[in-house]
This record gives sequence, C-alpha cells and structure tokens, in this order.
Amino acid sequence: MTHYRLNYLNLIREMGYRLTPQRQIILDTICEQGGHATAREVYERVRQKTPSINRATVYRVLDFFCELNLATKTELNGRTLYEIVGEEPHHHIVCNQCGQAAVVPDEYFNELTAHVWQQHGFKAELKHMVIAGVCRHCQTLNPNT
Amino acid sequence: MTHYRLNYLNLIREMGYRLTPQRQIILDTICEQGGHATAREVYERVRQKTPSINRATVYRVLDFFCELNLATKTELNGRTLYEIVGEEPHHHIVCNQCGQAAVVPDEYFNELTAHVWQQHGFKAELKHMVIAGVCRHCQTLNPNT
DNA sequence: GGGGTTGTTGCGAAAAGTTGCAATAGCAAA
DNA sequence: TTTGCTATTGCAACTTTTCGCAACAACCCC
Repeated sequence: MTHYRLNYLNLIREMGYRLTPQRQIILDTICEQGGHATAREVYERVRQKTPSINRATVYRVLDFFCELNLATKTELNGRTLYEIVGEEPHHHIVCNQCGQAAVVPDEYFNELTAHVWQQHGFKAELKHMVIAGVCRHCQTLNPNT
Repeated sequence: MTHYRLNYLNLIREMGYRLTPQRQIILDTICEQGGHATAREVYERVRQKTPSINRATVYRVLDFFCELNLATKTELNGRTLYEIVGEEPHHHIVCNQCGQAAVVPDEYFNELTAHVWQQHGFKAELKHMVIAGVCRHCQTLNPNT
C-alpha cells in the first residue's frame, strides 16, 4: 500500500491537481480496505478517522480518482464498487445465480480489442469489465438454464 | 414497436407474471423513446401520460423487464440506461472524449466467451456490454493521449 | 516567509433511487 | 359471472447521490 500511495500522491500533483489531506485520507482508506468497497463503506471508515470530512467530498474524491485512472468504479449486481487500480489490469466474471466473482486477466480481451481496432479504428481502453454469466458450480446445480 | 409489444406482453403472461396496465404503459414508453433512456426519462414520459403511476413502480418495472431479458440496464459514463432488447444481441463502443457511441456485433466477444469457458467453465451471458475507449475521430484530434 | 490565485471542501438542500407494508386488482378456477 | 389467491401497486419514509455556493487552503511566485 505505502509505495502505491507515494506514486499516486505524486501523480495527483504531476497532473496539476492539489494534494489535499482529504484526498490522502480517502486514498489511504480504500488502500487499507483492499479490494472493492462501496462509497458508503469508504465514507464510514473515513469518518471514523476524520469525522469532519463531508460525505459529498468522499463522493467527489472517489470520482476524481476514477478520472485519474487511479481507481475504478464498477457496477456489480446492483452495488457500485470502487477499487484501487493495481499494476495488473484485470476484469471479473460474476455468476448471476450465486453472485460469486472471480478475476480474469486482461489478455482475454485481446481479440475483442483487435476487432474494434480493425473494424472501427476504435482504441479500446478496457478498465474493469464485468462479465455476467453462470459459474461452473451453478451450471451443475441447474443444468436446465 | 407494435409487434415487439405483442410478443413481449405474451411473454410476460407466459412466464406466469401479471400483465398490468402499468407494465404496458412503461413498455410502450421505452419502445416509443427508442434507444437508451434513463429511469428518470422514462418516469417523466410515463407520468405525462398517466400521472398516477408511482416512481417506485417505474423503477421496479424496469428491473422486472431486465430480469425477463426484455430490456437491459447499462452503465454508460455515469448514467444508468435502459434499452429494449431487440432480436440481435449487440454491444456498444463509447468514446471517452466525445461520448459518441456505435454498435458492435456480438461476434466480437466470441473469443472472450471461449476463454472464460475453457479456463473457468464459466458460461458467459453477455447482454449489453459497453467498451470504453477513444474513437477514430478523437484520436486524430488528440494524437498524444 | 507572505500574498494571491483558484482548485477544493463543507454545508445545506434537493434529486435520485430503495424499501416495507397495506390496499388493490390480475387471472385462474368454479 | 363471481370468488379467492397472491402478485403488484401506491404510499410514505428512508438512504444514497448530486449540486450550488461561500469559505478555505494548496501551491506557485516573489
């Protein structure tokens, strides 16, 4: 977490934005939390450390991090989740039935990226895709669907 | 729109659900609107025709349509959009800079689907994916990014 | 170190979206 | 056509998210 934090804090300044204590605290919080977290979860943790930070600020800072590609915002079965972007880009497969999620590597999307590039001249920037479907386990339980 | 509507209304009943006037009106509305619409837009149009329909009902019915695979719910740069599912499954590429969207066919995802199937035994059910990136036009404008 | 510029924050309020519950009304069966 | 079951709706309260604006404070420059 620590070295992430340093890189990220520099990044914010290098991009011409200001490094405020609120941004540092919120960044630390989502790093500590690890993995996904909803805005509400982040806010709860932040206010425990620093109650003066406003809820609106948490929302704004989270979106700010997303704009800098420092974090991602993902819709995962109804909940909006934020996650720090690590060095390895990755995506998720999520079972529609049991809700279990697993990580899949970026390479799976290579052909897709190539297609849109060749056919549309479109430079895909896949960040944190969610692939819905049915996991192995639930398929054996309900072979009909 | 009309023949869609008939099929869809039958579908609802065949699945054992009830065909209420609210569901018909909301279905008509998103058909009329065509393309994407936010819940709020649908609600506004619905209330113009039939002010007695409650906001909560619109939200519930839209999600109900999604569960029947009659519509899809998509997150598109911050807005939650609903769209009627046509016969052709399709997806979108959306430019991060100008916001322009284009349709891409389902086949582009074949290799991706094969990967998660082979590697994870996961049966992907891709409904209405959104691929973010930069379109051809914006690339020529800003060759740096 | 002190001062000015302007990006950020806190605050209050409004908008958007969700939930539980009692009342209503589809629809199947008599 | 009437009856009964229960899925669905409207209502009201609640949570989540957004917005405008005045006050604040990072950061640059001297």
